[in-house]
Amino acid sequence: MLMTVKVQPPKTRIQRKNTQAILDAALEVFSRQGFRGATLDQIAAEAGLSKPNLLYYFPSKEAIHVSLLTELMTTWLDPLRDLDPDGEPVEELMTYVRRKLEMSRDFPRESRLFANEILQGAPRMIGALEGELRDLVEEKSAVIRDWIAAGKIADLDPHHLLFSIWALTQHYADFDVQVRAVLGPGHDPLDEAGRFLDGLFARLLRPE
Amino acid sequence: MLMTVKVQPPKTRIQRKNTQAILDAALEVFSRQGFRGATLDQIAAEAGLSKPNLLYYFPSKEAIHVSLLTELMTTWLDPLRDLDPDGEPVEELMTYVRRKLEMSRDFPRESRLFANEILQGAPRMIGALEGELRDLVEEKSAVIRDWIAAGKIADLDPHHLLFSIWALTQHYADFDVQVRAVLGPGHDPLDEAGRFLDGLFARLLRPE
DNA sequence: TCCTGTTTTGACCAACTGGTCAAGAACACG
DNA sequence: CGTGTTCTTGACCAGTTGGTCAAAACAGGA
Repeated sequence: MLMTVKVQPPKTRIQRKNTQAILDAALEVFSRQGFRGATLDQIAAEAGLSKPNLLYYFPSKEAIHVSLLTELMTTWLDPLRDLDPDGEPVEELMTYVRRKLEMSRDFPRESRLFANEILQGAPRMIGALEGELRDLVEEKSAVIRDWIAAGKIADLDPHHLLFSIWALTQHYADFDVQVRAVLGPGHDPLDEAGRFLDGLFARLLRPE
Repeated sequence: MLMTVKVQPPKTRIQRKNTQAILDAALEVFSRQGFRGATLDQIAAEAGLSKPNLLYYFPSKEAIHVSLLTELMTTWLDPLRDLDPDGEPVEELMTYVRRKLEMSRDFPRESRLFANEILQGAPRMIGALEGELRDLVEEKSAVIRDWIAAGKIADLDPHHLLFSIWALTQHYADFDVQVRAVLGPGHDPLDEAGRFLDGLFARLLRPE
């Protein structure tokens, strides 16, 4: 039997526009409400589409969520992937910190989406965490360990050094509301954080 | 007109037991699902009570949530309140870090409840953040600034130093799943974090 | 213009949600 | 042991939720 299989449906202009609007709206809603707290009606309203129309483009609420998480996982790790074993160690790590903080500034919704998923026990991401992420961390930890052995940076456990970078940078996206409430008006939290973390890691990484 | 007003209803043994069971169950559910994602049925099941019975002890779902947040706000800030202006600066701050990390170890659900609330934009907490929390931070920031001026600790912006402590310690409760996925089995994340953060802050706070 | 495939939607559904209520069960205490 | 109070529950309700479907509206190429 001969079949014409649409392996990769050639997206029309209209399809691209609408799937993009849906994903953007879903990011907005999921990142604030979490998966269970978000509703298709909210997403549809945010996207400017009707609910049945959403479900013309995605088979289910879960499919939208998974789509966002998958896309996120791909781009989220780019800065770490780019950590160059042959670069200047301190500069490489400082660049990593800076890029992570830029992501908190430019993509806070993505950061919150991720945080929400982890807080809920990562039901839809645990595989990627134990696979992709773990492998990448293992690889880069080895690089960091080499740098330490070579006396290029201070002796800090690579895993927890990475956790620290994640915690410190993502905090400014995930806890943005708290940071702003504490600082009060007239502050640019992410600008201040940039200078603060620069100083912090410069001092921390320097070998004694 | 004479009225017998129950200002503070004298809680019976049964009332104490059940309200406690409800709050405990609600903490479990809210901390994972967030306010919108949690359901009274889940909480009731977790508490081993029927849904109407929950609503005999609390007037609404929101009342349970508010009750948890209020209680949390009181105890959550204790370690910071105890920061003693007359103590030895480095030791005071190291103690603060240690106590915060202990709270991540002993009360991870409370930490996640808080994180969930902030992620959602802190709709029920923004007042406390801009009031209580802000005041306390302002007070302790002044103390830290004095310590810096006296050359007792390194020159670090007090606000962002506090943010760093919060980020680094709470990360181990809120992102527990991720931390464990990355480390793999055979690790005690919070024990390792204790040693790591001890070294990190010891080096960081030491005046140059 | 017509025709075929794509896109959109109103009406609908079953399951779930927070919450009510009246009546019964368990309790405390004279 | 009787009786007033506290506690518990099954049945119920209106609104919401994720999802379906058939039919209508809309492309856009021939």
